[in-house]
Amino acid sequence: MTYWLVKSEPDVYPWEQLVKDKKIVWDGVRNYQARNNLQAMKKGDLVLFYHSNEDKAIIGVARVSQEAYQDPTTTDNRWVAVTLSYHQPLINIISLEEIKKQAKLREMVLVKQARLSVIPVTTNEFNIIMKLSQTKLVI
DNA sequence: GCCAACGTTGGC
DNA sequence: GCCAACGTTGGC
Repeated sequence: MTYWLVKSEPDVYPWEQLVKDKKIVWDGVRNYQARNNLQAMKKGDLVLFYHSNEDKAIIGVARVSQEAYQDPTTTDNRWVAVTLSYHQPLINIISLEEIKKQAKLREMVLVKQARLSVIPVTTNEFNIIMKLSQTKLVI
Protein backbone atom coordinates (compact mmCIF):
# COMPACT_ATOMS: atom_id res chain seq x y z
CA MET A 1 0.00 0.00 0.00
CA THR A 2 1.32 3.39 -1.00
CA TYR A 3 -0.19 6.67 0.09
CA TRP A 4 -0.62 9.78 -2.02
CA LEU A 5 -1.99 13.28 -1.96
CA VAL A 6 -3.68 15.09 -4.82
CA LYS A 7 -4.38 18.78 -4.98
CA SER A 8 -7.52 20.27 -6.36
CA GLU A 9 -8.66 23.84 -6.60
CA PRO A 10 -12.00 23.83 -4.80
CA ASP A 11 -13.65 26.06 -7.40
CA VAL A 12 -12.59 23.66 -10.16
CA TYR A 13 -13.31 20.30 -8.58
CA PRO A 14 -14.17 20.32 -4.87
CA TRP A 15 -14.24 17.32 -2.55
CA GLU A 16 -18.01 17.73 -2.24
CA GLN A 17 -18.27 16.94 -5.93
CA LEU A 18 -16.39 13.68 -5.47
CA VAL A 19 -18.74 12.81 -2.62
CA LYS A 20 -21.61 13.17 -5.12
CA ASP A 21 -19.89 11.67 -8.16
CA LYS A 22 -18.27 8.77 -6.27
CA LYS A 23 -15.63 8.61 -9.03
CA ILE A 24 -13.43 11.06 -10.85
CA VAL A 25 -11.06 10.65 -13.79
CA TRP A 26 -7.91 12.43 -12.61
CA ASP A 27 -6.63 13.77 -15.92
CA GLY A 28 -4.98 16.85 -17.36
CA VAL A 29 -1.71 16.44 -15.45
CA ARG A 30 1.11 17.98 -17.50
CA ASN A 31 4.06 17.75 -15.21
CA TYR A 32 6.49 14.85 -15.46
CA GLN A 33 7.02 14.39 -11.76
CA ALA A 34 3.29 14.37 -11.10
CA ARG A 35 2.83 12.02 -14.07
CA ASN A 36 5.41 9.61 -12.64
CA ASN A 37 3.50 9.57 -9.38
CA LEU A 38 0.23 8.85 -11.21
CA GLN A 39 1.92 5.96 -13.00
CA ALA A 40 3.13 4.50 -9.71
CA MET A 41 -0.37 4.40 -8.20
CA LYS A 42 -1.79 0.94 -7.54
CA LYS A 43 -5.41 -0.02 -7.29
CA GLY A 44 -6.54 0.35 -3.68
CA ASP A 45 -3.92 2.96 -2.72
CA LEU A 46 -5.32 5.66 -0.47
CA VAL A 47 -5.15 9.25 -1.63
CA LEU A 48 -5.47 12.33 0.56
CA PHE A 49 -7.61 14.98 -1.12
CA TYR A 50 -6.23 18.50 -0.65
CA HIS A 51 -7.91 21.80 -1.45
CA SER A 52 -5.47 24.48 -2.60
CA ASN A 53 -6.10 28.24 -2.71
CA GLU A 54 -8.81 29.35 -0.28
CA ASP A 55 -8.99 26.23 1.86
CA LYS A 56 -5.41 24.96 1.95
CA ALA A 57 -6.42 21.84 3.81
CA ILE A 58 -6.64 18.07 3.54
CA ILE A 59 -10.32 17.35 3.52
CA GLY A 60 -10.89 13.69 2.69
CA VAL A 61 -9.57 10.33 1.60
CA ALA A 62 -10.01 8.90 -1.89
CA ARG A 63 -8.87 5.62 -3.33
CA VAL A 64 -7.29 4.54 -6.60
CA SER A 65 -9.93 2.53 -8.42
CA GLN A 66 -8.22 2.33 -11.80
CA GLU A 67 -4.47 2.43 -12.43
CA ALA A 68 -2.80 4.69 -15.00
CA TYR A 69 -4.13 4.74 -18.57
CA GLN A 70 -3.88 7.13 -21.52
CA ASP A 71 -5.07 10.59 -20.53
CA PRO A 72 -8.38 10.98 -22.39
CA THR A 73 -7.89 14.75 -22.75
CA THR A 74 -4.95 14.28 -25.15
CA THR A 75 -3.64 11.85 -27.77
CA ASP A 76 -0.10 12.54 -26.56
CA ASN A 77 0.91 9.24 -25.00
CA ARG A 78 3.29 10.84 -22.53
CA TRP A 79 0.37 11.70 -20.28
CA VAL A 80 -1.77 9.42 -18.15
CA ALA A 81 -4.87 9.57 -15.99
CA VAL A 82 -6.14 7.43 -13.11
CA THR A 83 -9.62 6.96 -11.72
CA LEU A 84 -10.10 7.94 -8.09
CA SER A 85 -13.10 7.02 -6.04
CA TYR A 86 -14.59 8.53 -2.92
CA HIS A 87 -13.50 6.74 0.23
CA GLN A 88 -14.25 8.72 3.39
CA PRO A 89 -14.14 12.26 4.76
CA LEU A 90 -11.81 13.44 7.52
CA ILE A 91 -13.62 14.09 10.79
CA ASN A 92 -11.51 17.23 11.27
CA ILE A 93 -9.87 18.70 8.20
CA ILE A 94 -6.12 19.30 8.44
CA SER A 95 -4.94 22.72 7.33
CA LEU A 96 -1.59 23.46 5.77
CA GLU A 97 -0.95 25.69 8.78
CA GLU A 98 -1.45 22.71 11.09
CA ILE A 99 0.84 20.57 8.95
CA LYS A 100 3.58 23.17 9.20
CA LYS A 101 3.17 23.27 12.97
CA GLN A 102 3.77 19.54 13.29
CA ALA A 103 7.46 18.73 13.40
CA LYS A 104 6.81 15.30 11.90
CA LEU A 105 4.81 16.68 8.98
CA ARG A 106 6.97 19.66 8.17
CA GLU A 107 9.10 17.52 5.88
CA MET A 108 6.15 16.41 3.76
CA VAL A 109 6.67 16.74 0.00
CA LEU A 110 3.50 18.84 0.13
CA VAL A 111 5.41 21.47 2.09
CA LYS A 112 8.78 21.03 0.39
CA GLN A 113 7.47 21.11 -3.16
CA ALA A 114 4.56 23.49 -3.08
CA ARG A 115 3.83 23.34 -6.80
CA LEU A 116 3.65 19.58 -7.27
CA SER A 117 0.03 18.42 -7.66
CA VAL A 118 0.38 14.64 -7.23
CA ILE A 119 2.49 13.88 -4.20
CA PRO A 120 3.73 10.75 -2.40
CA VAL A 121 2.94 10.53 1.32
CA THR A 122 4.79 8.21 3.71
CA THR A 123 2.91 5.67 5.82
CA ASN A 124 4.01 7.54 8.91
CA GLU A 125 2.75 10.88 7.60
CA PHE A 126 -0.52 9.31 6.56
CA ASN A 127 -1.05 7.79 9.99
CA ILE A 128 -0.27 11.06 11.75
CA ILE A 129 -2.80 12.87 9.60
CA MET A 130 -5.46 10.23 10.35
CA LYS A 131 -4.76 10.58 14.05
CA LEU A 132 -4.75 14.38 14.06
CA SER A 133 -8.02 14.44 12.17
CA GLN A 134 -9.51 11.91 14.58
CA THR A 135 -10.48 9.79 11.63
CA LYS A 136 -10.71 6.02 11.84
CA LEU A 137 -9.83 4.53 8.53
CA VAL A 138 -12.58 2.39 7.04
CA ILE A 139 -11.18 -0.55 5.10
C1' DG B 1 -2.47 41.31 -6.30
C1' DC B 2 2.19 40.04 -5.48
C1' DC B 3 5.91 37.12 -5.68
C1' DA B 4 8.80 32.88 -4.81
C1' DA B 5 9.60 28.60 -6.69
C1' DC B 6 10.18 26.07 -10.42
C1' DG B 7 9.21 24.05 -15.01
C1' DT B 8 9.52 24.92 -20.04
C1' DT B 9 11.01 27.04 -24.25
C1' DG B 10 14.01 28.78 -27.57
C1' DG B 11 18.10 31.39 -29.09
C1' DC B 12 22.83 31.04 -29.26
C1' DG C 1 24.29 22.23 -23.58
C1' DC C 2 23.60 26.66 -21.34
C1' DC C 3 20.81 30.12 -19.74
C1' DA C 4 17.62 34.08 -20.20
C1' DA C 5 12.93 34.82 -20.71
C1' DC C 6 8.66 33.51 -19.80
C1' DG C 7 4.57 30.99 -17.88
C1' DT C 8 2.20 28.67 -14.06
C1' DT C 9 1.08 27.40 -9.42
C1' DG C 10 -0.09 28.38 -5.00
C1' DG C 11 0.82 30.62 -0.51
C1' DC C 12 0.60 34.95 1.62
